[in-house]
Amino acid sequence: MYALVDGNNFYVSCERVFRPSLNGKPVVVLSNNDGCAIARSNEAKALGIAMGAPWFKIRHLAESQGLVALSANFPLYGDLSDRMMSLAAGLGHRQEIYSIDESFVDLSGVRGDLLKRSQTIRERVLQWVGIPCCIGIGQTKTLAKLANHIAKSAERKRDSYPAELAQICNLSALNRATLDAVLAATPVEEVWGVGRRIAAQLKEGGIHTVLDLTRMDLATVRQRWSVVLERTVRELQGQSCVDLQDVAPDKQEIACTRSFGRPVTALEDLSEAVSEFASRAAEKLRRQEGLANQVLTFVRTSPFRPDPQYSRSIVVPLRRPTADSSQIADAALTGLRCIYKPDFLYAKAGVMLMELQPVSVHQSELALDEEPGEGWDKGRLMSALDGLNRRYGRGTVLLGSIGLEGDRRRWAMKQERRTPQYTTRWEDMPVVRT
DNA sequence: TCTGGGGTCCTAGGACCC
DNA sequence: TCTGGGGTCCTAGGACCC
Repeated sequence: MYALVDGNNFYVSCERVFRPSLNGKPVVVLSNNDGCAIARSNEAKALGIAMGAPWFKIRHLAESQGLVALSANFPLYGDLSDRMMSLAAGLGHRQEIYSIDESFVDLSGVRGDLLKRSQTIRERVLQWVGIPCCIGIGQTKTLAKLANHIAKSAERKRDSYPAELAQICNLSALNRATLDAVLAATPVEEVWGVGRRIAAQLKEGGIHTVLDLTRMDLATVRQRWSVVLERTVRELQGQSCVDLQDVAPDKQEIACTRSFGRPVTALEDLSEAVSEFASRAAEKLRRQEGLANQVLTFVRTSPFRPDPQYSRSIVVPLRRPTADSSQIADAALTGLRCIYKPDFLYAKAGVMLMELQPVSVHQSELALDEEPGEGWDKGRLMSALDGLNRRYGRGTVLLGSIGLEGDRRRWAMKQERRTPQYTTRWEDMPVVRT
């Protein structure tokens, strides 16, 4: 059993903590450069403002409807998020922080009345942090997400669902008939994992509601769509397929990208932006104690403008894995010079770090790089190898030739027999210089 | 004039190997 | 040289999430 705790209209609620006068008013929080709305109060939603609506299309509502627009203040939101998360964690034993405003809590082993416990947590978050939140409970993460959607809709829109499901909704506590009615009242695109494209395809096939989707034949889903959607349907049926991730895995890619406030043309200006992106990305990389092997740089014009379009990216390999800002910036700028073309009106650029690895692997490789001799002994080498292989799986790192030819051949033969799927092949092994 | 900034996972197809 | 099966690796692109 899982709970999903989700802050309502999160960025707007954060702003209201410090400006209570905004309560009851239509409010939006705008993205970088005040480009578009990334959070809306209920009142703003009621005005028909869509998620991602460009500011220039809705600014007239400021005068006619008293819409208040605020520039985003991400450090503030991060801080309030931390406080909300630590309170939400009290609901169970394990927590996965899924996004800035949402966390899953594993409810297994939790005794007592789940509804009452949830109410306590909800009130605590409201009183101590000032953020209103909704809690959804279900057999699986997908059902908890769905329950949360129902809890929010029941609170915001009268008559959408039974009023007693507002704010806190435990789907597993409903009887069959009520559950079916609720699922039948929910459009299929509200399901976690069903986006616009798949929703349209499902509807074409006569699948309109969550109840329809829940009753689909698994083999058909897999055949006509994918294993991903099949997993979603299983989860809707109560079979847990997506585990709680209570320790956040290291990122596989780290990006820093921005739209410009106004079009940019000169290589000089782009270079300035790109080196800034590169060093910010490198900072994030160092925070996760990682090293990058490749740097991707991209530039693009605005797809929304009638001007000539240009969009290109390039990957520059690094000579050796690094988290050094200046090396990463050099690579990013090398890439930029390759793809830059004059005269275009560039709207956006970015830097992504790819092929990331933990620092520890690199350090151990450096240890392997040492020449045999003073300070070097086979035991140390082996324990380094063992550590790596324990941590990353057998066969992650193997020895090259340092008078261990016999070992090497035996390993190679074993590798060939096993042809393991996810271990590094012999040819790719870091080899010790002799 | 003005349209976010991050991420993940899966699949298909081609190159290549035994 | 021909034939075929089976496998891996890489890349591009699609779809989704907040």
